[in-house]
Amino acid sequence: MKILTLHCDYINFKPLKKALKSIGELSEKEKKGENIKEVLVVMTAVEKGDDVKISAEKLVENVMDVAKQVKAKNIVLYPYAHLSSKLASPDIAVKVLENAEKELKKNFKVSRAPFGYYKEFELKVKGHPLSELSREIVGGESTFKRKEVYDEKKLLREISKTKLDTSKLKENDHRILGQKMDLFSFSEVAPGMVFWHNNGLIIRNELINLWREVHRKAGYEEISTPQILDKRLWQISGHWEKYKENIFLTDYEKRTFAVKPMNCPGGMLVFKNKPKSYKDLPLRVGEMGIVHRQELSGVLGGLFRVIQFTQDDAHIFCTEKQIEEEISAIMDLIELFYSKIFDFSYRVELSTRPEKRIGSEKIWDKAEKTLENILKKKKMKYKINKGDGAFYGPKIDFHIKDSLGREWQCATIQLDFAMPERFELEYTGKDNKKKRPIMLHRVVYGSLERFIGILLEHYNGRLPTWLAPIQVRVLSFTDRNENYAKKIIEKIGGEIPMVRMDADFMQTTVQAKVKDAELMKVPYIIVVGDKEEKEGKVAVRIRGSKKIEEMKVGEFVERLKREIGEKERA
RNA sequence: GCCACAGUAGUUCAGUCGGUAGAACACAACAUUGGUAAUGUUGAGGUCAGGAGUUCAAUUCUCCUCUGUGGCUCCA
Repeated sequence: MKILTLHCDYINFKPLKKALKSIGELSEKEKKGENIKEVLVVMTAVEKGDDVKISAEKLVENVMDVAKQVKAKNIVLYPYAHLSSKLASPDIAVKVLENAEKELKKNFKVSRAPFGYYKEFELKVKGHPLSELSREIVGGESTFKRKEVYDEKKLLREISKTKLDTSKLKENDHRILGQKMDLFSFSEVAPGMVFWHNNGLIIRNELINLWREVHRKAGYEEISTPQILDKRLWQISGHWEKYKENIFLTDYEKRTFAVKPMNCPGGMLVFKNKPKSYKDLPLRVGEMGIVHRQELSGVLGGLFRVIQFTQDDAHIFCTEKQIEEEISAIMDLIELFYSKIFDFSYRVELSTRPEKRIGSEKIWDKAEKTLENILKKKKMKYKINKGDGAFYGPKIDFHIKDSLGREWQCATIQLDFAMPERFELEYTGKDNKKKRPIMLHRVVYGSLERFIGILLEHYNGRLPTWLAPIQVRVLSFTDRNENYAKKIIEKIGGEIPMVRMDADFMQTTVQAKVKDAELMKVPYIIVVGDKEEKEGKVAVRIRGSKKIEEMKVGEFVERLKREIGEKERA
């Protein structure tokens, strides 16, 4: 908590209007206010993390100390929220003041100004050296090094289950699908951070696999950089100044580290690790980077907006002449993923210089112009989003519509002249002179979390077979058919090693088992009974349709193989 | 962060005008051996999100906190 003690000739104060609605009404006497002479006024602001008992004790200690020095006999405890920007909740603050008042009353005449009211006040400070003192009383239990007392069982109860309020959600909301299909969950102890379950992680991994395949072909390398990095690195990059409020901090041996909110600084260090030649450019370096950003709590929502997310990031270091070709290639990649593979329609925006930025106006002019030229040359339809660029450069953003018609920024291409400057990146040119590369930041999925959320709603959970967590489920009609079913599973598994198959041999009706499989949105439900066993066939139920096709196992394998292999839509 | 709303079993929900709770599904056991979206019986499951207050008594009333949802603002 913070306090300001004022040794005064007098103070007059009077409550006017309630400032907090949770505060109770005042008595008639309190409403009149007070007028006290020869008084030590203690302005107080109780802060978050302050312990009720300890803070009150410390407050009393400090007030006694000052009062003794200035020989004050009257004390006014005056709640003054303006001393702090991280206030404690009102009930805690009131308790601290009440406790302190009780204790101080043993030695002084004490008044307490009403809490939670706007008050007018007038005072005259004496002006001697000790008449104005401010003190900061640090915190709760931990800072006083008292032994931390806690009860694990009690704490466990405090961690309540995260209940989803589904009242305003649609049936195909990714949060509902995520629960029904056992894809992911959230917990109170990690707000805005995803717990991926097996089924959800399969989707995530499949997206990464596809991404790797495509990017390798497109000439990308892949790296991975540390999760926390020294503060100094972020001061160099400019994040410390322009992005500080979003960064999580942590300490290690008296050094401050930032949990990375972006991947670029790490990528810079890899670039700088070894001298580069013009022959290395364009250098395309990808990274599936997990980043953390402190977001305002009210903006979090399912997978669409989280605190921890995975960016399919890449940084391209190139010469000025290569910019156009590189950006054009990235736009083609985005088109491949969005239109050809997933059937999304998207909208393009050009985001220009924001208020908080690094780099000269001249550089910004050039960068914005470059992007605009490329968009025009490619004949892309786009909107200008003024002031929405990254702090290091302008960007081209790609927005996908979700099932409710809301738009989410996913892919982005950012042109950056500033960061290479700050990190003094260089390569040796043909003429043996050192040159500065230009950098492109880009993502295609944007955030895997957000992308998966949109994907789930887009397909209403019925993901294409190559993405489906369970691709085939084999059901037996009776216990008699279990062995044959197992053989089928073995056979399909032998033909398609990475196929995701499971079985339901429960002793219930076929209808019940089919229903379960349909609810899990399994693309192929194979049913085997006596008839199939005799004919050496399988009965295949194709997701969504009630049609059942009888076929030989080999035929089914071919069909499945084809479908898993062909990710691009026909 | 701000405004509004929500939190009861693994899930979906009912309920208590204040006297510590119930259904369905899921789960387990047993019976049943079935033909493409729910077989039957029995059983186990809850400090009613957490904390404080009022009260003889709080899941229920009041306040605070946390998380979630919708919107604002911000972003991938």
